[in-house]
Amino acid sequence: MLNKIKNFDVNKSGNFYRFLVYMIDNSGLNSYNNFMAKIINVIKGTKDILPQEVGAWQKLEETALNIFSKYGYHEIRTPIFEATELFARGVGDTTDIVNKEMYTFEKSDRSLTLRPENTAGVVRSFIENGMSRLSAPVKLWYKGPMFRYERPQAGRQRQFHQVGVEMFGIKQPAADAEVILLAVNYLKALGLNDLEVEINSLGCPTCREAYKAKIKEVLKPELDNLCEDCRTRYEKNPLRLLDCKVESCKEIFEKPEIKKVIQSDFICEECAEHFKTLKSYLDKTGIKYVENKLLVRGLDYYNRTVFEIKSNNLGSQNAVCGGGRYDSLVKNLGGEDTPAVGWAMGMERLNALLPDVAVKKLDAYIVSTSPSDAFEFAEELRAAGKCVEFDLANKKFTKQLEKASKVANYALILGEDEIKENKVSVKNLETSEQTTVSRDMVLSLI
RNA sequence: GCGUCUGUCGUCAAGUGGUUAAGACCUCGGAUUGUGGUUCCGAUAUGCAUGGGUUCGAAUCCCAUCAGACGCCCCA
Repeated sequence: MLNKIKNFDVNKSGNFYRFLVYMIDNSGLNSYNNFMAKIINVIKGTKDILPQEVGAWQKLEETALNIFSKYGYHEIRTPIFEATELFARGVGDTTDIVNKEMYTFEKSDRSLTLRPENTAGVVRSFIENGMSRLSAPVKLWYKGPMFRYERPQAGRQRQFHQVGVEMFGIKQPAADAEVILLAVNYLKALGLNDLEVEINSLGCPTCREAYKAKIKEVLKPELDNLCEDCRTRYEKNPLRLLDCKVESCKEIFEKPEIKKVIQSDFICEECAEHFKTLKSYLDKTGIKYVENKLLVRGLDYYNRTVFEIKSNNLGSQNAVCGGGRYDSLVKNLGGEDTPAVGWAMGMERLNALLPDVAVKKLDAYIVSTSPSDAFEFAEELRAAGKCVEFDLANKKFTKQLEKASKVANYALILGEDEIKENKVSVKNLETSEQTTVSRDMVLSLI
């Protein structure tokens, strides 16, 4: 008895109190059977994907395989956790993702981290498996769960899923264009047409440094008037200053002398040429886009092209896709100098834009009083490719038929009369039409 | 990490200080021993997230904790 009690968490005194009340009320020792064990809930920021929702997910995954294959991309599956250092070096240690959002744990003197994104993992695999020796471009795609310790809200969870592509080995803007085209066509294939593509160029490290310096210079006198976040950004990543939403900061950025610097075309000739060519390719393929000079991505590894795809039908987390070029990441992680470009989409956000997919009905439900005959017949139909179920609990005929009408297109009645004559009554549950045929005819009817 | 709002059955909910906590859907059983999807009947919360407080009396008021939703930050 005491052992049984010990199995429950008596510290949650609500349940324990209820248990005591039961003991007193019934003044018996058998009543612990009525005591419900404590329920364990899903972890904050995680979700079950239930059978009625999973159809949309399957569609996302099937469409990904379908579309990406057409462009020659191959799926890669990397581990869900990696060395912490990979993300610190890959994603960048000035980012929020690395600084405060990683699920990190120690095991055997190693620091490991649940992946907050998958570009770093794919790059690690690219290097480790010597893919730089493969004929460029190397085109990879992935899908799977990612983990970030953030406050959950609409379109944001702690475990969420991304589908993404990475292309290695091509420095020409055609790679950027293909990757963007791929994103747009994937979204189109999902039936999502009214999304907005925003692009920008961050320039190369050289021209960006000059730009950063200019911004810092022109903002220096205003430093005290900026919000706290902006003052940190001023030091850490001045480019991020630009999309601040605080009114007082916006006003400062509107001042003519500051606006002039922000909007100046700071990128060097080569970068400008790259960006221009990219735009010409996008124009050629008919992709509509808007240039957004304030578009800066939160991961440190991007250079030149960055882009986002946004929807107006989501909450405040409205970006479904984000990506760009990261020419120095492979080298920074110890590989050969290899240009690369890619993007990731948030599958939960895509899902929010997709209509529900109905749960598929069975082809047939066998209604029978003889489980052994039903087993045999069901296996026969399943072997022929049909989806078939039957009652496993010896329920009454009417109950079986009721169940059939809920879950299947056809009821296959295999009663005593039918079994004797080796026949089956096939009932169309939509039209109520019923015919009795020999067993081998059934497949041609359902 | 900060802010706002919300927690009543598996789900959606009524109830805003008074005794046995409406109703609907779902589920299960029956009407119906071989004909469902319509109909009718019945069953299902010793309790209102949890703990404490105020009160003769609390789902209802107060406090704390926990959880959820949304927003900020950030990102997909």
